[in-house]
Formats: sequence, C-alpha cells, structure tokens
Amino acid sequence: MIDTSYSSNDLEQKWYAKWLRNDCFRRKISPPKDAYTIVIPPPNVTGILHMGHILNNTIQDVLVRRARQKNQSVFWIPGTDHAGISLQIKVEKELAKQNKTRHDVGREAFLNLAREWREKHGNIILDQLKKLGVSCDWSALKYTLDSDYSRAVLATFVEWYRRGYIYKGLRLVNWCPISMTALSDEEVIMRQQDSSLYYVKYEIVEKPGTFITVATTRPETIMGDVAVAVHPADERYQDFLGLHCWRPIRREAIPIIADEAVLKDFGTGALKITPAHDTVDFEIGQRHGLAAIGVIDKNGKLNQFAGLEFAGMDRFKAREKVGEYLKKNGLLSKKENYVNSVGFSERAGVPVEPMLSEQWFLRYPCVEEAKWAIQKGFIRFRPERWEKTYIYWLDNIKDWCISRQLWWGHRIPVWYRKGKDRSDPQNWHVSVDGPGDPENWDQDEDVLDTWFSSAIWPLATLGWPDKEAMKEMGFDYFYPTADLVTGPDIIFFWVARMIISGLSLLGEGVLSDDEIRRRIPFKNVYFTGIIRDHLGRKMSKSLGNSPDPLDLIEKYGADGVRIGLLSMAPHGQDILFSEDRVAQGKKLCTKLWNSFRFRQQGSMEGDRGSLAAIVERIDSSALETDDMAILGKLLETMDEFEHAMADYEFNRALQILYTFFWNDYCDWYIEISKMRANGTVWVVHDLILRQLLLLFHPFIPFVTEELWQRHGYGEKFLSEELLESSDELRHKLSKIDFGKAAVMEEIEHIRELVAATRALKAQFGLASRRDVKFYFKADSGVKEIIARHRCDIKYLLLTQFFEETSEALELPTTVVTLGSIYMDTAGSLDVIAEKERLRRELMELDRLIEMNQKKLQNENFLRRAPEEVIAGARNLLAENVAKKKELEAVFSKLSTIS
RNA sequence: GGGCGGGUAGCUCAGUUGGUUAGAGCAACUGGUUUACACCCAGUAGGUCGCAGGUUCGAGUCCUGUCCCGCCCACCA
Repeated sequence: MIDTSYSSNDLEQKWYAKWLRNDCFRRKISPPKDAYTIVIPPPNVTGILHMGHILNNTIQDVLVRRARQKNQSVFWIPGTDHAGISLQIKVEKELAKQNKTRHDVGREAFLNLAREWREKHGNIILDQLKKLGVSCDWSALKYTLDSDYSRAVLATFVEWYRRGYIYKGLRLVNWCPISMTALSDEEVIMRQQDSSLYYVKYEIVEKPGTFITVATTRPETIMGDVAVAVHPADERYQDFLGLHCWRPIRREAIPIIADEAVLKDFGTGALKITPAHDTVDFEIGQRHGLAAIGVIDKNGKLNQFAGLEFAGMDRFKAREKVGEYLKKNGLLSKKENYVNSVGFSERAGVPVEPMLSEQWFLRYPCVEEAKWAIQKGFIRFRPERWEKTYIYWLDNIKDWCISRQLWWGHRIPVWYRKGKDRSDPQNWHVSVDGPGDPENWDQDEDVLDTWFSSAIWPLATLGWPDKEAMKEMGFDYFYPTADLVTGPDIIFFWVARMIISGLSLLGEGVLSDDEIRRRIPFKNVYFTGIIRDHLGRKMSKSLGNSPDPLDLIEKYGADGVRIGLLSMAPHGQDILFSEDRVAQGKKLCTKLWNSFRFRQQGSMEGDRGSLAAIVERIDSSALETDDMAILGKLLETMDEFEHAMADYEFNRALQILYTFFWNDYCDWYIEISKMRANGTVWVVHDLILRQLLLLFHPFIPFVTEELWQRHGYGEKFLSEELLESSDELRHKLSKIDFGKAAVMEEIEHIRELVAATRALKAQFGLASRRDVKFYFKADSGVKEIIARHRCDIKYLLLTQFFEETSEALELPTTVVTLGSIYMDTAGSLDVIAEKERLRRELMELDRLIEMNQKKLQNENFLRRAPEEVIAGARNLLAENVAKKKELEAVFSKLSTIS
C-alpha cells in the first residue's frame, strides 16, 4: 500500500527528467494530423519567475497537453528575449560600481560584459519554468540575439526600408535623460503629478507697458520660445495678432500668432510656443514655419541656448530658478498649484523630455489588414472586449521610433560612407551583411527597439526568412500558430506588432482574405488577468508582495500551484492571489492520490492497460444503478468539461472536474462501493480513475503521470496518451443502457434522502456515530427503490435500523422526494423543540406554496411561459403541498402528545 | 475628456441566450479516529444580488439613470 501522501518534489523532478529523456515534447511534422503551435511569450533574460509567468505558462501547458491528448501534432516553442534597455542598465550599474561608464570600456568590451551576464543569469528563468512542468520543445529554444534570429531582425529592417516603410527623420521624440535614448510612445506612461502653473508676462514689443500673459508648467523652456499663440477667434487678443512680444529670458522679439490648436479657456488662452520641447508646440511651429530652439540637453540639463545663468543646470532645478528669476523681475503674475499628467520613462521612472532628434521610424504597414484580421474573426481575442482596444490603437496609430541609443541589441544595418554627408541617402548602405568594403563605411551607432525584434517572434522562431531553416522547422506545417497566451498590457507592444509583421513580411501586394488567413501569426489570443495581492495591488518586486513561485512549488508542488492558480483565474479577469487556493490545489492532488489507495484495496488483477481492456471487463448485466449513475455522470461531466475548455474557461472546467471527482466519485460512489466490493465495482473504479487521470492530466501532469504508471494504465506515458471525447467514450460504453432506468435520477433521490436524514440527525445534536432507528414511509412504487438501496442507506446513516412504516409516526421527520423519514430518538424527544422546528419548516413551505400558487393563477404566466417552466412550477407546488401535508400530520400528532 | 472591466454570503468568486426554492470554495460554528484520505467525513448558519427607476407573466441576468472601485487611452500647455 502506498503512503497517504506523497513528496511532490521528488516525483516532479523524476517525471520531468523522464519526459525529456523520452522526447515527449519534441515536435513531429506529421501530416495529416493537425498541427498545434504555441510560441512562448519570451521572458526577459533579466527577469526572474513571477506569478504572472506561472499563470501564463500553466495556461499554455494546459492547452498544449490537451492538444496532444486530442492527437494534434504539438509544437511549443520556448525562448528568451534580450531585454535591451533592461539588461543594458544592469550592466551599466555593475560598471558604475567601479566608477566607470560604458564609454570608458568601449562598445565591444561592454557587449562582452552583457553577454557574460546573460550566460550567467539568462537561463535561470528557463530552469524555473521547467520546475513548473512546461512541456516545451526545448530543442527549438530560441534567443532573440541568436545569430539566425538576428539576421531575421535585420532582414526585416532591410525589407521594410526597401519598401519605404522605414525612414530616418528629425522629429520630436520621447527622450529618456537617464537611459539617454529615445523611446517609443508606448514606453511612456502618463502619471498624475503635483506641479505648478506659472503665469508669465510677456511685454508687447509694439506697445511697451502692455503684456500678454501665458500659463505654463514648464518655465525652464522659456528660453526656447519662438512665439506666443492664441486662438484665432479669441476676442481678447485680436489686437495683438501680428504684433510681437519680448521673450522674458534671453530677451528677443517673438511673434504673436493665431492657431486653432490653442484652447481659449485654458489658463489665459495664450500659449508659449517651444517647438523643441513640446509636441503641440512642435506641430504649431511646423504650421507657422518657426524654428526650434533646443534648450535642454540629452542628459536633462540646460544647454548654452538657455543662457549662461542656466546652462548646465538640471531641468527641474532650472524650473525653480527661472520661476524665482521671473518673480524677481516682476514678470510672474501668479503661480498656482496644479495637477497635470506627465509622461514618464517606463524603465527609468523619470519624466521623459520631448526632444528634437534624428531617429529611425517605422510607418506601420498593413494597418487596415491588421484590423480586418480581427474584424473578420481570422484572429479571435479572448475575452473579446480587447478587440476594441486593439482596433482603437490601430485607428490612431503613429509612426514608431525604432532606434535606440543603446549598445545592447540589434545594431541598425545601415552604413554611412566615410566622410560624406550622413543625411543624404545617397551615402547610405542598407543590407543585412553590410557593404563589401567595410573600411570605407561607418555603421549606424544605434540599435533597434527590443520590441522590433519581438515583433517577428512567431516568424523567426520557425526559421523565417531562411528557406532551409523554415523547411527544417516545419514552417508551412506549424504556421500560423494556434493560441497566444499573454497579458493585455502588451497588446500594442507585442500582439499588434506581431500581427502586422506576419501580414507584411510573408509576401507583398494586396491581401485577399485567404492570404490574410495564411499570414496571421496566430488564430487565438488568450489574455490572462493581472495577478494582484489580497489587497488588490499589482504584484511587484518593489512592494515585495509577490510570493516566490519557487517557494510555493517547494511547498505545494508544481501541480498544486498550477491548479490553485488556475482555479482562481476567472476568464480574463484580474486575479486576487490567495495562498489558500494553492493549498487547496495541493489537497486535490492528495485526494486523488488517496482515491487510488482506496482502489488498491480491491483486487488489482485484470487488464487495465487500455480503455478497450477495461470496457471488455465490464459485465453489463452485473451493473447496478449506482454504477450506471456514476458512469453516466462521468459522461455528463466530460460534456460540460469539453464545453468549458472550448471556451477557454479553465477555472470552470476545473470546477466541473473537481465536483465530479470529489462529490460524485469520492463522497458518494466510493462510499457506497464499500458495501459491495465485487469485481464489477472495481472495473468501474478503474474506468473512472483512468478517465480522471486523463482529464486532470493537463492541469496536474506530475501526480497523474505517477498514478497512471503505478496502476499500469498503459505502456506509454500518460503525457503521450490520447483522450477520447465524451461521444467516443459514450460509444465505447454502448453496451451499457443508461437510459432505461432513469438511473441518475434515482441516485439523486437516494442522495437527497441520505442528506436530509443526516441533517435531521445532526439537527438534534446527535453524534454522527450514535446509532438511531429510522422508519420510512413511501408510496408503493417507490418502496422498491428504497429497498434496493437499503443496505447503502443504512451504511451511510450509520444505523442498524431502517424499516418501513405504513403510517405517519409522532417522531421527528423529514420529507423528501421519495417519501418521509422518521427518526426514533429513543424517548429523548424534546417535543417543544421539535414542534418549533416543524413550525419553521412549515412557514417556509407556506411561503413557497403561496408563491407558486400565485404564479399558476396568473393567466399571463400560463399563456406565455414555456411549458416546461409551467410544468416545473406545478411539480414544485405538488411536492411542497405533499411535504406540507406530511409535516402537518406529524405536527398534529405531536400536539396531542403535549 | 473618451473607452473598458467590476460591485452577488464575513472573504474570493460562479451564475450560458431572462424561467423551478441564487451556488461553490475558504473562514465560522456543531458532531465525528465510518477498514482511501483529519491535506478527511457529516451537518448548521450566513444573501433586500451597489442604489433608483423601467420593460416583462417572470429580472442577479435586458434598458435608462446614478454612486463607488480598478484599468487603458488622450497634446488643457
């Protein structure tokens, strides 16, 4: 006999190693089987495993394992992402400890340090994933800086450049003064901030002594002002249009212009125009042919154009100083507290500086097709609502700044002819391999945004664009992938861009629907929720509110963690983490383990090496209603389970399995089988347990594999076993006639009877153990049913005495569908208390009866409600009336006693 | 400012297209070493389904309004 519990860690390590050794997760290009592909969202090499990864990868593993069970040819592609800025910052911090910057060591040495770091730490997260049991094909492991992957990234750049989607331009970009690089709009997060609104007076040149006042939150950029703008229809300022005013610092005359973009009712209605440091101003400047004067440098400090007094000063310090300066000179009419939104750098956590800078941009290709793919349902989002977010983004899409002033990443494959004008495309060389005479060229210093490389993840992991590699990886077979599992926070960063890349890069020309279907990178996107702590806060390192997943795995087993997390993950909703749920997951595994201990009580003889063998052993003539009911329930459970899984509702699917396993199988069927441990019963157990292992396996792969092997269910690994659908199983069990005896209903009634009687006993404060006598009164047709189950009933009620009576007894009673039960408390009946109990129950019955009567007297209801609803109401009424009659009979007898 | 999601038992959540008496787990309480499991079994209690209207024979479910909580987007400087 096995132990009452098991060591999850030993068992999990053992099976994972065995699965790998036997290539269980290896892809096989095997048409005509359907392919089922998932690309893992590549975790950052700088990251450590957190609860989000656990949830995300558990879901993928469930999908993938279930696809294998359905005889699909599975390919789950793992990999990691080089994490551009994030890793670069890490290495720079290391250098800073030695008081060095990356420039001190130089590009090559720096890259070597980064590579070393990645060698050392980069694969930790993969090992952690393995602990979780993920069944990726590790032979296909990809890293975004692998040489073939890098070539794919560069090829993408070159191709889009060739087609005119990539261009270099002088634009206002989001500049991070800490990381010293440009950022995309998506990497800027808006935050509310307490700041001040300065009202600054600009003197009119043509009317000395007259002022126009502007309101600004950024006085430190005044030195870059090139105009003051008002709304063309603003009556207050009509007289000033065409005039000039003095820039208050670095005094110079600047024009007063009119532009529609100015809001009349904000501040004073007059706006200072600083094209070099504000997006609106930049556009206004463009419209009016104004110059742009940059007064802030790349490091966030003011430059010489800010004037000697402020040059070299940090921008926030300068804000204060300029404020003081203005006040001193009587140019500050007021300063008020103000809350506004400021764009912050996602990584560095400081406000980004809008800055004029020459960068590479991508004008997104295939934007309309990318919308179409969703609108036509070629790609489906779950939950669907995210489609709106996606479409909205595409509708408002802006060109993507793809160059980064970093070293760690894919270096932009553009070379400039030495000594020539870099801004002239005539002097450019753009190719994957570079020019043949490299000595005459300088390569662009910048690298590409990490997300640029992530955008081709589903393509490049399958070998694209190398024809040979694509063939070897089975591109044509495995692409498009089936499901993508990720968080909605990266719809723009990643999901949308992958869709665009797929659509654009797998060919040119106008896309037909069929062509779109061929090119999309995935057919379904499942968006997980965000995991929060019990207070609803996002889990994060800085808050320290995230449990270490490895600790959880240590404590509850990977199986427990997986199932616990899934059970608290409602469809696409945020998840409040609770360790209790994980503990519950572990409990389920232990319970499953123990149900097999029970099975071992019986004879282990008989072939259970296959479903056919087990079915063969079933002697259908020996089956009793209990057996048929549990088998029927199994089929019903499988039906519901399949539906839930098809809808990606994992927690519901689990709940369905859980209820069947725990309540129907363990609490009921196992209990009653103790009364009749014969061969037939054990075969039924074998069948149920086999199916349970298969059904649970995608969720808890380890413990199910262990039990599968221990009980000799087959030659193969459970991980490689197919699972027949409920219909197929129903067909295989066709020799059993579930329909003829309404067996499930019969068992339901018996269960109701037992539960009600137990409750009756408990209500009288009688110890479960105490043997009490019971009588039952039932109609003639029903007596047989009770008689058939008398043995079970007696066992479950822990009584020696359960006999028929033909009339109502003056004893505590409960009325169920099959009849009335009376409990003989052996003279210790508290008549008063019992009458009180009955009175309360009768009141409740009266309420229900009245409700139903009213309903059934309503002509509209009778006319309009569907028949089965009316029939249901009638039944209910009849039942309750009968019940009331029974209880009243007892009640009146009790009355005569007292 | 626009959009989305949520408000159901003390807690975390289920509740298909409106239809029998609104469910589960956890926590609480009561009783149990019943020959798989105390990581267990049996039972009890706990809800005016955020609020107000409306549609309907019938509303947790549909409509309108409203109040909270959370998220995303947005150039009021």
